Amino acid sequence: MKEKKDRQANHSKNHSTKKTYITTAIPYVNAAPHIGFALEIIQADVLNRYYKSKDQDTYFVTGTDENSLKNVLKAEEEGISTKELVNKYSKNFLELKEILNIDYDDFIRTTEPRHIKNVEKFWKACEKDIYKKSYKGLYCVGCEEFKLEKDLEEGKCPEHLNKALEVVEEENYFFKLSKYQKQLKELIETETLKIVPKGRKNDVLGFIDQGLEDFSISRSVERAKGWGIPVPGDPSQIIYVWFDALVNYISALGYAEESALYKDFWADSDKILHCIGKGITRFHAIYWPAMLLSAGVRLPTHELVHGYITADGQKMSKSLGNVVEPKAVVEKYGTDAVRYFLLKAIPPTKDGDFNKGYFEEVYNADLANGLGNAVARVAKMAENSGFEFEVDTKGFEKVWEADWTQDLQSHMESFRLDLAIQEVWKMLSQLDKHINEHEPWAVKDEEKLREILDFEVNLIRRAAVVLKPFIPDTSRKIQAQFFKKDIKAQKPLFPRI
RNA sequence: CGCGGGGUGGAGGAGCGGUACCUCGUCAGGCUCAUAAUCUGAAGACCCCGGUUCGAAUCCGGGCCCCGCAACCA
Repeated sequence: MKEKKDRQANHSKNHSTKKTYITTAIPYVNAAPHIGFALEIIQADVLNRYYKSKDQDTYFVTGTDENSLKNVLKAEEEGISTKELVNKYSKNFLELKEILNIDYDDFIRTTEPRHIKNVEKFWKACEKDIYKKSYKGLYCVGCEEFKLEKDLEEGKCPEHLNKALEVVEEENYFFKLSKYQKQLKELIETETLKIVPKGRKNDVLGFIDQGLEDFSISRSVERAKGWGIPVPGDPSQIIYVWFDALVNYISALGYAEESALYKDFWADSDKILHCIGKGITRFHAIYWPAMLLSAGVRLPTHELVHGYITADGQKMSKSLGNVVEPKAVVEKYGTDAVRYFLLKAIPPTKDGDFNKGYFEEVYNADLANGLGNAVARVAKMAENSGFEFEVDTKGFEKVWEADWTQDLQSHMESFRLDLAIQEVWKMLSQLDKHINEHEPWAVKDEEKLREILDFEVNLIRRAAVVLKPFIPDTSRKIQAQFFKKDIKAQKPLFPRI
């Protein structure tokens, strides 16, 4: 808390620095963290660390979405209160910070009073576009949700064939999404709100062209089982979980009290980046911007949409029991190995596959034989030489102004984290080639050897510095080993498996 | 005619109008600083049928086959 106040004070003083705000989606807590969410939070973390390393002022927020009906059902299953359940399960997400080494600034839970206060203010700010309407539909008691005709099998819910559907009619609040159709289309077309990749942008535009309908933003207390944030002024209605959840992005900054943090990182921010998965693009590229337009709040600037990860080529699902959990994978292979795999082997905005064989292939090829081995061989030769290697810290302070980082940076600008990493491995490949061609072990001439080793040591130092956003712990280890005069061989960074 | 992504050497992926690239695997050779590592070289590929073009993996039309999504699911 104290730290946060310091940050606030710090931020408001420093107006010339570029401000960047980064968020992840906030997952439901009723299931264990998914490897797909690990991908998302790692992508966000890398971008955050990268911007920070360029001396930008950043703020990075993640959290959990806890007002879902699913939590009520799960709690009933476990025989505990919903409150107890969300407290218990949100810990699984909180601990990702350590497991994945995520450097976020705040973690927001939608059951926190500070969030609720923000949602209430935001709802009121949208009030001119909110109206009451009666909604009639087929309700499945088993799923606890309305079904559409086209989802039915012989007039019944495919998942609960033994239960008859009820015709339920109730009054809900609706949001005038239709009103913002034209404006949204223009904002997205002109990339005032930039959706990455292009394919996702086109999807959204196509959806808008089909015509936007107003959507329900509340449900009855009965249907919500009393769980969630009540509609201001109407305790018989609970705010629809998505309307509430999206507001987290500004409630974490203090929208309600118009804090300095909110001004810096939202109202006057240079860049607002939402990292999300493809399944929730519509909420972030259509509903959320429309809600912000209605409330008179500025819009985010970027939506970075990642794809989905399959397991052994199949969609991960609970029923198949093939869901990969980040915690288990990290326990087996280590944090940086998992970060590396997700960043390099999964294209940032496309679907990718996660399987043991592929993971271990990438691990051995890139981390053990590639980076780890290169570090080991240069360290050993440096040690054998008995030379002292001057540390030129100045040369590394302005690393992002150097020619050799330009390709990497342009890939970071287009969010191609995989290609950015590849640039580092190109350097390592040059290094291996350089060693084989110059055969330092056979060089008798001290001056010549000195020249060769200086070059090689420097390449390792460069790699270590630019790898920091991607695999921070490994970068730290290499820097500890190489940013000193007497470089000594050490244990392998990534033992072969 | 619901929407979208995709079919590239043995495997997994890039490329998306002009000598087809990367990783793993295979074969031959080199080196020994290194984690049986690393370097050099070799064999081997653009789903099918038409079309546009001087030229197509890349664009257009048709076909076959996979895989997602179809408003609340990372």
